[in-house]
Amino acid sequence: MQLYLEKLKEGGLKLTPRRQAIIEFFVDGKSHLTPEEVWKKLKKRFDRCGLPSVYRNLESLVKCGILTKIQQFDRKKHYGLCSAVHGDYHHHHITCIECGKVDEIKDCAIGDAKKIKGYKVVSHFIQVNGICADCSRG
Amino acid sequence: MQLYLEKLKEGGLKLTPRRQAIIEFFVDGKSHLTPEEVWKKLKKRFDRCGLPSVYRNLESLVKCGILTKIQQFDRKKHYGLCSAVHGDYHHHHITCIECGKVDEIKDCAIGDAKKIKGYKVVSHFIQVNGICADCSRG
DNA sequence: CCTCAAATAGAAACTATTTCTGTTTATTAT
DNA sequence: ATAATAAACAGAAATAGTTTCTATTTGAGG
Ligand SMILES: [Mn+2]
Ligand SMILES: [Mn+2]
Ligand SMILES: [Zn+2]
Ligand SMILES: [Zn+2]
Repeated sequence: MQLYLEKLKEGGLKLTPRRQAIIEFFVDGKSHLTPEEVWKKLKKRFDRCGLPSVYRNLESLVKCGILTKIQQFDRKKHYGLCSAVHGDYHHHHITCIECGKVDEIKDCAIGDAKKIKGYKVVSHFIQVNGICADCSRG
Repeated sequence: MQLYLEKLKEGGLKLTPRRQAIIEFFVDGKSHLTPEEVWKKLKKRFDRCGLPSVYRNLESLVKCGILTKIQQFDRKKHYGLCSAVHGDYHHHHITCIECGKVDEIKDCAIGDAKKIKGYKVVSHFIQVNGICADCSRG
């Protein structure tokens, strides 16, 4: 948690009880969560808490590098703990479609390619969906 | 257009005026479009036309292989002409963030990898955003 | 032509997200 | 400790994109 505190401070963000709880959800759960899922968990701990705050907090936590957005094919936003918090490196994610666990893919084919097919590459996105070893055994 | 007719028939879909127009938008425009953008163009040609039909048609055209979904980071759906219509092969897309043009990336790092990091790979998604040669020139 | 499944418009519902306003809270400086 | 200040917050309302529903129309095949 110390590490996250530093990241927050770096980003000029306060450590609030809600924020701390949100970070814990991701650290403990080891899976990605939607804003609504975070909200449901949060409501168990706090009498009053608003969904807009959850949205704001998740975005803040992405900005300061604690969380990462995970693009899925539904219309919801998904967030996961970005282990690049342990040192910043370029990576993408693989997600288990059964249990929602998120792992990292460290080698990326696009990598730091400056040009592809005559295009100046600005950004890229890779998402792999699969079934993790645990769920395969199950 | 003959090619598209065949694809439609294969998929058990009728050739309707609206469908034909939609295909033309993509063939002529050479860029990806959102349902709303398609709708706006369609309304210029047809007095009466409904947005739900546009959504339905775009999905139908994906199913029969004429269009492909292009995932962007906004909340809208994006569709583009899938040139794999000229023969089915695995590919992804690169999009120009200036003009919206879509090109194909034929070699894919994930390709037919069956396993990554212990995960049984089910699906994957790659999207590259850049600035095309034309737009780079200014 | 006739038939019938497929396609359609338009209205209404829905869902996820964002904006707004006034209040509360955590940090920092006294 | 206490005060000042900027950030975080709840709750209500608004928005945007998409989907569902129902009754009507249309195109393809016989
Ligand atoms: Mn990560
Ligand atoms: Mn394609
Ligand atoms: Zn799993
Ligand atoms: Zn371009």
